[in-house]
Amino acid sequence: MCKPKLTISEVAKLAGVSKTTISHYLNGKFEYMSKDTKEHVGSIIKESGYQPSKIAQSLKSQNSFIIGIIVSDIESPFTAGLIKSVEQALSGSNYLIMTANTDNSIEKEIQAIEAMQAQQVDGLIVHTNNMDNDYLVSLAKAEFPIILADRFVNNFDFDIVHIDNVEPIQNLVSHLDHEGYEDIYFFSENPEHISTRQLRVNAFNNIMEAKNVTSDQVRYIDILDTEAIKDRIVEIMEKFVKYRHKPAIVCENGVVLFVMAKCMKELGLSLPDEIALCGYDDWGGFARLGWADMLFDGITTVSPSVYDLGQKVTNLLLARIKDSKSASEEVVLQAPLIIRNSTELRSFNLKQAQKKTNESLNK
Amino acid sequence: MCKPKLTISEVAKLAGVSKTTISHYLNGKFEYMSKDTKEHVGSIIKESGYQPSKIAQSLKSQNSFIIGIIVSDIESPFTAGLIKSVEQALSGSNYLIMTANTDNSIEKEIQAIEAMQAQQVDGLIVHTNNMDNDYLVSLAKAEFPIILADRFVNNFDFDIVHIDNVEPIQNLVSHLDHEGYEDIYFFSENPEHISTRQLRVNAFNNIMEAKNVTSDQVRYIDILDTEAIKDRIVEIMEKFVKYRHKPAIVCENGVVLFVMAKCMKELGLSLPDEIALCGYDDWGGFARLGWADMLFDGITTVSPSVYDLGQKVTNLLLARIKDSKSASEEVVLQAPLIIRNSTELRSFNLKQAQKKTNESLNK
DNA sequence: TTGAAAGCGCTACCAT
DNA sequence: ATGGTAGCGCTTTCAA
Repeated sequence: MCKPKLTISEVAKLAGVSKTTISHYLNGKFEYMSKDTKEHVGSIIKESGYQPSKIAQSLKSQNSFIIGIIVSDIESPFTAGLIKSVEQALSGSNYLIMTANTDNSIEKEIQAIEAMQAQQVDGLIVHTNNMDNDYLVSLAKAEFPIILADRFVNNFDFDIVHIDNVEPIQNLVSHLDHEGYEDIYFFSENPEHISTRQLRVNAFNNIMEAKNVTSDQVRYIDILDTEAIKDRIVEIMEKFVKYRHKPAIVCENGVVLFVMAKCMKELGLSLPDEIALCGYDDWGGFARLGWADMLFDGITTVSPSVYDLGQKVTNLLLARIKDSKSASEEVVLQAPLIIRNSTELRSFNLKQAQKKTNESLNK
Repeated sequence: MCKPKLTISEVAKLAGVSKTTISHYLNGKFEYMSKDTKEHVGSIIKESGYQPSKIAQSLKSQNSFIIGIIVSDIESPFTAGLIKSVEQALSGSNYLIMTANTDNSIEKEIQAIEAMQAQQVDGLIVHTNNMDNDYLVSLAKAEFPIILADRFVNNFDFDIVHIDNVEPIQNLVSHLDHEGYEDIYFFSENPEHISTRQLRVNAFNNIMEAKNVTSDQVRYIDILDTEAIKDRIVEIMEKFVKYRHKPAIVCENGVVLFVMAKCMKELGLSLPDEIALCGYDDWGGFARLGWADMLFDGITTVSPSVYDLGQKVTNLLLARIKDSKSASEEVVLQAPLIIRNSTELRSFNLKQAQKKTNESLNK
């Protein structure tokens, strides 16, 4: 098929020594050979361009120096950022990354995990699309190194690094309260199977309860069905016309936030005076492609660091690979509130008031 | 470390047959055993949850069923889309994907290629960050299956699938001409080492030459240095004030396009009447997250299908893995022009004229 | 129809 | 300091 790769035996023959010596050399065990042989072997290896087969090494040593990353949608900026930061955290180590995209299908997720397992990956980073995944649980119970990224899996205390699912929502709601919005909604994709969505919806409901809001303020959407989404928004605006409680929308993640912005734009809504929009995730900070501050002159977000997520996940995994026994860890990452135009009703009102004052003065 | 994985010998013992029979079973060679043994072995395998080691299989068969993808920046939507579509094209096959991010460093790229090579990947998809990569050339010369994604590498006729680097620019410029823009610029990142950038700059320069435009209309930018970018834009606007030739900007890729939009927004420019903006790439169509039609009420783009790119690249690679001898192929993907608000000067002028007519009628 | 055994490329134990 | 050799888990040839 291609360049007939050199084997250790051939190199040994070339160098006129035994496989053992070559192996020792490869593994830096120079104390087992004379300075002369060391130099000689070194030059032979360099000249021949010999590269030991990782496969054979893996077979022997029972580890592959491959880390598997299994994500629900590799094209989501959240996920892409995660993979990139894992890459970076791993660069300098000898680990390579194997990725699988599960396309939001639990079957594909299990297949991917099995395939990676068969591939002898040394550990797994999983951004699951289903919190019920017994195969993953059975692996973890067998002490296979697994770290969850952001999303929980039921029935086992996994190691996990995740974005805070409560405080950011509290921050957003307090901010909206303070700005004068009186009718606050929470938009999420179908929360079935996905822990973050459930936890965030719950957090929001708890906050509403504490505020004695009795009506259900949560809306579930299919991000591909923009017509239905616009209907939801129109309903909210109609309610505003009736009761005069200024509405605000909090989004469960960045995709929802983006789609909502799109729909609002298409509806010709004006932010922040007619309605507010804010939510989780401000992607692209890593690549400096953040769009949240470009739409509607800026959309307020809580912005977790995907970079930190990747770093922490990687470090936990490497630690877990080294020591399978220690207690499982849960690391929570904060998501600081970044206030932008889309929710700043007070300063908008202030400006309006000033305008009026100016106009009356000019008369 | 974890569940002591079963080996073929153990399963053979469990089933009371030889390794050979198990192996035959695994490889679907049922003609070598009786119906009884087949069923018996099958049930034993299922019960025990035995999974053959890919590593051992790879060592024996000299292929790994792993495809390596090496990209310059995994977080770029272009790249993320590429990986996802390769994933999809490969799903159903037994191939797994190994990814490496080279962070725009040629050293990291070579390291990644070497590492994957040592890992016995069956083939490589490379989105290179440097058109001079002798290691890649030497691999290809040795008939190792490599397909280039979008970007060329010098000194060898690689298989490649790439977006058209000429016609889309012609289309954009014709469109801008037709809309009445008379001072057309091309903005690109540093084209050193990167074929697409060079080819696109050349294509643009050729078009300008054909139009007898003598001044240099190409601008190179560092996307992180937005201040310098704004200076370039201001220069262009100053020239407009002086000579009254309406300016338009064509961007070499999506990142540049996005950054330019950002800068124009910050400068408070109005599109399409003060200046036009357009360019390559309209990411996120795949995940329905396209932003190009959200900024400035829509930015005109030429929009290649990253999905097609991934599909074609994958198919070429699989073909190449099967047959290393056939002549190398170059597949060119078109990028259809999608006209949006940011360049539609004529309809803008029309609207303005209408407004005036209406006003004078109302008088 | 079944199985013994060689060997893929490497490591590591044990001789020398 | 150096090398012979067993064996990692599998496939495949050959023999029975």
